[in-house]
Amino acid sequence: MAKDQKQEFVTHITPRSEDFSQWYTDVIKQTELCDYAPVRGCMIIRPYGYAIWERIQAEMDKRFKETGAENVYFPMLIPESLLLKEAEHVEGFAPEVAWVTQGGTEKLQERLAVRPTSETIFCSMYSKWVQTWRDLPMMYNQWCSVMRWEKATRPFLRTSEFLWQEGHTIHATAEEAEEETLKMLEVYREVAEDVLALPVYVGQKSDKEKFAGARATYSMEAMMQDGKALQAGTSHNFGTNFAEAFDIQYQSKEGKLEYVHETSWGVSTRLIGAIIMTHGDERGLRLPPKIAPIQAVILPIAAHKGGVLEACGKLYDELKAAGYRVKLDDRDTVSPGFKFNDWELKGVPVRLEIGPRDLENGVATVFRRDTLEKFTLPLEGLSGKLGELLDEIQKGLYEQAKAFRDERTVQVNDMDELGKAVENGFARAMWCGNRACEDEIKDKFNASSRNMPFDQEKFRFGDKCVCCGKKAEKVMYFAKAY
RNA sequence: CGAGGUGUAGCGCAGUUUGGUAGCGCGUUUGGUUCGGGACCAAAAGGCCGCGGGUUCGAAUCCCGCCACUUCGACCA
Repeated sequence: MAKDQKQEFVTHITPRSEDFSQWYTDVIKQTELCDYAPVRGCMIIRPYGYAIWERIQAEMDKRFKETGAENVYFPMLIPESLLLKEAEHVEGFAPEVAWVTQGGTEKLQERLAVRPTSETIFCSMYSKWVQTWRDLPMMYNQWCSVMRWEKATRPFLRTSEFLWQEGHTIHATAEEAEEETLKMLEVYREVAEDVLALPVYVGQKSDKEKFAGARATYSMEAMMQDGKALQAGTSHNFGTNFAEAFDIQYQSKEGKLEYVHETSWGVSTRLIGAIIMTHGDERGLRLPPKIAPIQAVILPIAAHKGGVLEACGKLYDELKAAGYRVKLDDRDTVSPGFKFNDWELKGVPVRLEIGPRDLENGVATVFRRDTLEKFTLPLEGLSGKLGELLDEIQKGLYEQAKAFRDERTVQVNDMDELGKAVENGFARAMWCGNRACEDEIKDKFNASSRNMPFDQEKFRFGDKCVCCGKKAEKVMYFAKAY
């Protein structure tokens, strides 16, 4: 079956093993996911990149709605007075807020913040909309962009403006709010692992790392191929912090005035960065089939020869009708070899070649982007086989990423071990719960606490803090982070 | 924000040390031959040399300032 196993490829990407940062930059430019904008720190998301985002949106949005959330849209400008209402929140975001101070030729009486996040403006409206316990819960989500004046930016990972979704919900009780917070984190985990093939650690953030104004923050953390952590999504429980600041009260069944309990949760285009840095290899992107804008590309070989294009067209129609996202690359301006490299760079999971030789045998030559294997499959019944193949690739990418992460997650007992572990990946450590130890680990190794697994008992392996040696309260993951 | 690096044709770069007609490869256009791992031949088009000052008869090249990108830190949900 297997014939031409030659694996020549041509690339203009900096080798991943040589310089991971440069590799990342090269990949996003050359795959045309995005380009730099004329504004500092901003990027333009190009069609191929945006198509991935649309796939992520579709998968997320569907699940949000299943939980009862509804989509809304709030303005991007927030009056300064609103932003100032919750003290911790202001303190957290003030350094990176962009301001509008002028409208047309008039200087504004009150300056307007370009939203860095929308808790405050949601709260201002919730306080108007909520009267009674019957109004609760309110579960709204918006897809929008936000702006944070970051000092150092990187495409998809940290840009001044980025696309995301922010869910904001209010509930009658603390229990409901906590349940919502964890439920949405679980939605994120499911999409990350089952759709994006990103293995993640879910857990609770330390007080030091939690969101400005939150009572509790939960996150999912993914490991990139350089061993660094990427916070891939967060879900926050605010308790009544914002409700008190914004006076969001409702009358309970008992007739008493009560503050609502609030949550917010968000994921961003950073997920695209996570996909690139988790699955990419020396040849470029490797996209999980479930979010690949193109799941299979059909390449005619010697297209001018009789029957080749016709066969390709027929296969295209068949696969398209079966619901696959498929592309027929019938460009006659570039050679097949060029196309091989091009689609591998772009990470298309499956390539189907049809040439005169294949036609004689009634087969297509199939190439798997994940394993780089090349083999043939009968044209008859190919549609069904393709589905199985895509499933296998989806699973394979996840398993490979998970094996990588697990291998580089090390249980550590002292600071020396921790220091070594975070050079390579994640350290799982016992921690006393004190900020001082987090700070010391940050100072010594430039590693931060990522999160604490939910099922603590399952992971406990001692009772001494990795840093100070005092009684340990928690199991915590530490890593260098993006 | 700190330290380094880079900015010259769409992309990748040489030229800057030692000032003197702006170059190379790839890509693009036209025509032809090709087509199973980045094809070949021929002809052609394409430049505010990042931006602004200065020195000079003359600046891509020297000096000053700024901007952007990039790497490593700091900062950052």
